[in-house]
Amino acid sequence: MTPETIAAELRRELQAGILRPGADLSQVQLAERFGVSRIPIRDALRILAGEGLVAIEVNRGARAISLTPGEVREIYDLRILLECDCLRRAVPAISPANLREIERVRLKSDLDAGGPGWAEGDWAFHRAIYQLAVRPRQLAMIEALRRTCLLFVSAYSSMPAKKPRWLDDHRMILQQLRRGDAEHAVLALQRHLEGAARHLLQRMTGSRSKS
Amino acid sequence: MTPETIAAELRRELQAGILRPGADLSQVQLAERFGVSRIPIRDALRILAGEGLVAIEVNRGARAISLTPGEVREIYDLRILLECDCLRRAVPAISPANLREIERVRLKSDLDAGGPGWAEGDWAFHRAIYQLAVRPRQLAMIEALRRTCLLFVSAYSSMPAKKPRWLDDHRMILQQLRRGDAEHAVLALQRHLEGAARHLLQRMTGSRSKS
DNA sequence: AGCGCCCAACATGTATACAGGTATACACCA
DNA sequence: TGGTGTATACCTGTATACATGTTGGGCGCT
Repeated sequence: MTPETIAAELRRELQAGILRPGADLSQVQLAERFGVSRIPIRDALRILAGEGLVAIEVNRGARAISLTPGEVREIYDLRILLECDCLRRAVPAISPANLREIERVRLKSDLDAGGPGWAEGDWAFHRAIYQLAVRPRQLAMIEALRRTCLLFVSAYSSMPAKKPRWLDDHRMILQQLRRGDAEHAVLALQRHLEGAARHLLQRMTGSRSKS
Repeated sequence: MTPETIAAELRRELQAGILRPGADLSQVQLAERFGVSRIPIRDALRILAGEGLVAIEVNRGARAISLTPGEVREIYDLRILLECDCLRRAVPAISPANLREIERVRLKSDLDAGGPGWAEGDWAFHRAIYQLAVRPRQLAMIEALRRTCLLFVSAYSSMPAKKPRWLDDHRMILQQLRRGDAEHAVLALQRHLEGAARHLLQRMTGSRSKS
């Protein structure tokens, strides 16, 4: 039970919506639960704070972050900026073998769609493309933003409904990549992300109970 | 001596080049130096790790990050992407009063130029513009990337020489803002950052002694 | 009855002590 | 002489104990 292990478990629960936005993360409770002292728990919370998933207030403990609609909008704008740039840089590096690999990942994510692992499959598809740009820091930043969004996607359990449309978006992006048309691929990706942003924001502003 | 205070001091020393890239940050040494136990030191190091300024390896302690030229190139590309976007979003929100304030900050940074506070003055100018876009997370990301660069700028103490040209760049950007010409302002900013990137990379690849 | 203060219970922050891992230096062997 | 194994010293990781700060409730006052 290292801090990294604990952080990974908490991250999973945050992303799965088990720990809701704003939830208190008591050191003593977590220490009992994981069967360790509070020290590794503190380390784990610091790790998550560094990733932006929890907020630590001095003498007042940690809690899962809670975002306003405005912050969600900003995060999706940042994702559009960073992901489109990453895609644009990836296009020239794509080989036929890469295309086959991306198609393979896409098919696999089709199968996961609707299930609890849909988010991993979706990310696997995007990552398969992005990593061809060879921008490790940019990829890490995208992943961090993505995780932050996922916190709220799960909390509002809004995504399964829109699944088919997303899978179509993926098909469309891949099609443009096959044609080597970077700008149309970027446009397709932008629409893909913009759609997700609008959908989540609608859900958030619709049910005001938690924000 | 809270973890935040300690982290701030270490951050200052990292940015000032007192702690060189790759330098070992021993918990016991820091604990003695700050007159506290290792626990708050660990917290401080975790904070800095979250900001990407130090790297923590399990059972092997923390050290100041060390970047390859390729990573520096990527970071500057990210800065160009994020800062230009921020500037573009800020332009429509600029009022005459804002322009006067930016000019005031610019003049102040002129005076600091060459001294040890030049980095703060430079950042104050950029921030005065960026904050008008009202993108707190984006601004935080830019600041984090900027800090990472600064680590190496200080380590290679390469910037004072180029100072006058940068001040001209600032003048040029402000001039375009006065004309309300977003695209030319963005171009000027892009050239400004690109120049800084090239200059730092030249110094890094030139003196291979430390990397 | 409403408001404010005080105290007690609890949570977090920090120090000390101990356990476990890593690295270096030295001795031994090929 | 070079390489390897081991032992030792140092450093980090964790648990326990104590200090400090926060919060909620009860009591007294207005």
